[in-house]
Amino acid sequence: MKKPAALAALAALAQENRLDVFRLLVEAGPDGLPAGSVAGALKVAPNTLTFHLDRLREAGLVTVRRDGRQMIYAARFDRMNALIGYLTENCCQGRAAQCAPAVCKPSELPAPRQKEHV
Amino acid sequence: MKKPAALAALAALAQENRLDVFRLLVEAGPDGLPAGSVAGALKVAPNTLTFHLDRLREAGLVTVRRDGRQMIYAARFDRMNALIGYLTENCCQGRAAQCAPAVCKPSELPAPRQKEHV
DNA sequence: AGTTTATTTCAGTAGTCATCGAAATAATTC
DNA sequence: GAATTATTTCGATGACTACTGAAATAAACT
Repeated sequence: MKKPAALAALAALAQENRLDVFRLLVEAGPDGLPAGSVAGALKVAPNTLTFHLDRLREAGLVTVRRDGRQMIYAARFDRMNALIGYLTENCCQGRAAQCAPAVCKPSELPAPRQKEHV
Repeated sequence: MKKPAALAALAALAQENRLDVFRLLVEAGPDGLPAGSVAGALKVAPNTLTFHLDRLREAGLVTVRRDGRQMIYAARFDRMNALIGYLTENCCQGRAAQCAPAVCKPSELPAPRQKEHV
């Protein structure tokens, strides 16, 4: 990931509504959620939500697809991890003792079923 | 990490100069760098740099200590990792197959801890 | 076709932010 | 104690951002 992309992603996440939206989509997983569900869950006006989803999409953090009259948004985990990679690049000059990361840590995963994305 | 802290950290990083500064300090490791070295490396006016360092500090992402007439700034790796943890919390509802992280290659992983809610 | 549901577009506005120049504070050296 | 070096504070300015309300598009249902 290059600087402009990282900067765009950070700027997209640096806003309460968008951070909430992104985290909700991160929890929802690759299948995503329709815009209306997001608006309902977070109590954001639909036009305001569109504004924020648009910014998340432009920043590369979410994808959209249409399903009937619903627009389904999903988090882009590859981009999320690329951002994390950018932040921690060359961490501590390679001596990573200080930089214990904690990312997406499942103790045990039952049966990871695949799902097509984007 | 709670939402306001995560939001503050993201807002702090969502600016080109500050992102550059933070990454420079991440590379520099726990010993940090004097403000002047940062200003020189990134070619930022000293007063502008103070402004940005101040914001990084208020966001909890860097520490300062005085050494003679120099002010030494260092990245706070605990906070960086807490932010990453916040972003990836409950990732994919536990099915973390899609969320392969790439962070600072740890030798041993810490015990997973319980999340807090907003 | 007309109605309902789902989401987006547009225009206006108030608030926040980054940068600059000049001056001030703090510690060191002569 | 005066000069020098390192960093910070202050005040002003132009630019960007999020939110609101009203209208518009898109698909489904009658």
